[in-house]
Amino acid sequence: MGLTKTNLFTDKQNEFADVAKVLGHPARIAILQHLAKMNTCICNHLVTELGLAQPTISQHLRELKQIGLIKGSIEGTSICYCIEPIVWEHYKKLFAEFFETLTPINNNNCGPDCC
Amino acid sequence: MGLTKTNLFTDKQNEFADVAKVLGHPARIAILQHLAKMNTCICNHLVTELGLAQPTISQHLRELKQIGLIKGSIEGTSICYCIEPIVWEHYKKLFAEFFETLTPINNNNCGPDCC
DNA sequence: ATCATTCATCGTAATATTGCAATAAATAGA
DNA sequence: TCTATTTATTGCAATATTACGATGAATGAT
Repeated sequence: MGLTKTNLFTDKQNEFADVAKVLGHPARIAILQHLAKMNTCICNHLVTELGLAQPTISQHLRELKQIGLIKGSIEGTSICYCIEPIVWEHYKKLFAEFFETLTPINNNNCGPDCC
Repeated sequence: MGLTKTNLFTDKQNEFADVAKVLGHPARIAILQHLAKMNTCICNHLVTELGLAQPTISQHLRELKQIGLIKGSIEGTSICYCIEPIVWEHYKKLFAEFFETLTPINNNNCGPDCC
């Protein structure tokens, strides 16, 4: 059906999955890395840098904006995109917690050849 | 086109995105949480627990297996799925590094109303 | 051997994602 | 005003994802 049944899951699970999904494309990772490196950035730079068409980059930027990870402010004819530090920290913690709290105990209580 | 242009990006960017993509579905997050909590788990438990059909769960489990995050061993008629601790640690570091190295400096060098 | 249980796979429908050409909107400069 | 530049939006084609019913494979029990 192509439609995720979000109602079956908790808000936290859905939020985490939404963020992970946005991070689940190499172009968006490359955009974030470029933004962090430059600390000043406009969309057109990304087009020449990444090799994707301008509408495609714009679309990826919109998805990063939707989860609040980046912010754009108008600078003349171009737009300055930056990482939003507070949201960045929030997601950083979210992922750290996720990996921390789920760390497997691995006490091998399920069978001789298991785990 | 629906086809990611992976050739434009580095192996690291693609690997990170692949893992994030697998984590980008609430059902798979719920599965991982359940696996961690139980430390012993079979697929059928997940079906009743999550409310998705058995083939759907099986499909999600396969995706988690594909990135090495979980492992299944046969236990009679059922299968014992567990988190793979080494891979788990690897991805934990991967995400920690990602959020660490990209932490924004935010020196506001792009304009008065920017960032 | 037969049957029940458990999980995987196949096939399929509905929806989402990716990417781009064409176009629109907005601003700066001549 | 007209033009060039930059980014957003629209529309579309190709592919991917999500979900499930039907079926298959494997094991344990009767």
